[in-house]
Amino acid sequence: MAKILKMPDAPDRSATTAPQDVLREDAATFDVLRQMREDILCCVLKPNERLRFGELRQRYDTSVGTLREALSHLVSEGLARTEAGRGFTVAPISLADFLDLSELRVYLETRTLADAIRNGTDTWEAEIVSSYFLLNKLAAPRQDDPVSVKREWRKRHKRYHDSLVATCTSPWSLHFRSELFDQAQRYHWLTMIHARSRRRNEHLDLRDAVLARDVDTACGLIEAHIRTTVEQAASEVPGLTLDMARTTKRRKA
Amino acid sequence: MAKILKMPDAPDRSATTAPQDVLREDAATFDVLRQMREDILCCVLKPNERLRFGELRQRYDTSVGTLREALSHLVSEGLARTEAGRGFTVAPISLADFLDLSELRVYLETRTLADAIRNGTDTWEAEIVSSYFLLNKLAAPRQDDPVSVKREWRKRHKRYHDSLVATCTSPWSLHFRSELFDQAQRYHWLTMIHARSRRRNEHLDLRDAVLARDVDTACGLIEAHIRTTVEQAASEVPGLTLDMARTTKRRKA
DNA sequence: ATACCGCAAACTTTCGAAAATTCGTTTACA
DNA sequence: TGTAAACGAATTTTCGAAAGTTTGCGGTAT
Repeated sequence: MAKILKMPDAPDRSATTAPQDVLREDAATFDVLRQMREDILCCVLKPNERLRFGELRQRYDTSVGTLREALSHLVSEGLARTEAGRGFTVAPISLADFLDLSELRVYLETRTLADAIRNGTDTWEAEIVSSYFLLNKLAAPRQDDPVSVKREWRKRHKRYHDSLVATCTSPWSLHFRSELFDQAQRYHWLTMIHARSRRRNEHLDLRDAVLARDVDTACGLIEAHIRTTVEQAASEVPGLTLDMARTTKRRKA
Repeated sequence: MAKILKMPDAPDRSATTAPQDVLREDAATFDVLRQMREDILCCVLKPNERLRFGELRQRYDTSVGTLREALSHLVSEGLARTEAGRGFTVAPISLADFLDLSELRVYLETRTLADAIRNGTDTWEAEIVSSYFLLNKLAAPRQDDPVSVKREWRKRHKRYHDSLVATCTSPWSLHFRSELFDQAQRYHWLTMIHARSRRRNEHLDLRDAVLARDVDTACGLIEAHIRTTVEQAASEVPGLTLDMARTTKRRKA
């Protein structure tokens, strides 16, 4: 593949410690897509922020065509919006959206998890143990942590939750679950300050219930995991009730 | 997604007298995307077919960049695939896939329909009556019908089913429902020969149950609607059990 | 002061060509 | 005869610039 030979681009390729994680997907386009998704999910690119091609071209060191393709992907994933002839923006967030997507998440997470447990294998269990271990080594990040820490935590958090449902036999359920999980991730940073110790235990309890093949307990835990987070966000994060439309400000001034 | 909001889609731009109603969707890119989606859904572009830029450029009279953007969209909608540096193909179909997506469809269709009925309004009812009327005017197409007939029927069929769930309050549920509905559409052409009269009655029964605000009956009908179709496909369409991988052949020979 | 029109700057959209890569066939060699 | 290297054609991928829109500003008339 080409990108193995290509050293002189891409800002940071070192932080990716996962080896089998990189199974040479698409070329540069896919790299840009992945980076942009990461930046939106970690709120480096904030909700409602205007995505100008000039800035993006500089930030990701690529051409407009490539950017357009990546943005197109993000739009259909629901992470970006585009309108008429006035470019792209990061998808907005709102309490209503969080409530709605969390409701669906409860169904998809429990459905996929139950199926995964029924079809669990030894390698599945091993990956759960492994990914939980890696997640547990990192303390849950706070809002003022550097972006690189957030990125790494997010990656391990996703890998852990993905590992739980990995043996689910329904590709479509897994697909939608993954999209909603990413969406929910954007809201997580807002509640992260209050939820440190509680969250870590939840992940452990969930892991044990899953490894014990206890479908009901596991599904109950993940449901509670989702619902408490959304309730917390509704009550403790005041800004969410508004549609947060004013994050776009002049940066030249 | 924009397409949820759009009740009357279609390329006809003339009859729209309302000024702010038609805020002209994306430009050429969106047109190409819509056309390609239509062609895949109507199986003009067949499953597993290779999508070469040369042919596509000619067919849709546009540039590679625009095509790439549209294809990128289709990939994340699950209607196309792309791999490494060897271009795009139409997404394959298989019985396993149809079973899987139908299972999820049952949940999403009943969920959205129940919610829509509870939140139904007069204009919602009116649109249901109207869209059913239009659908009913067209006989269900057969496999040897010209493409234009298929296209028109597909459009009215989608509009009818969209109208049923239009007042559902969950954007995410509607979004995923719409995607799965499109996916299922691709399989419909295979079972269409056998199911003519039965189908028309089902649509009528469903309409009446919905207008009577009978949630249980309506949900039962739509569930049966989905399940009978998939069972029919499983038993009556022999080709579906295979993965239909050999549609790609030489055309120069 | 306000509303309106038009011009200029900024930005988005579209295109075609250059660069890179894959695929199929031929050719060289054991 | 079989394997592998190599060349050529076909196709994909990437890029930068031209064409087309929107936005913002300033001037003019009401």
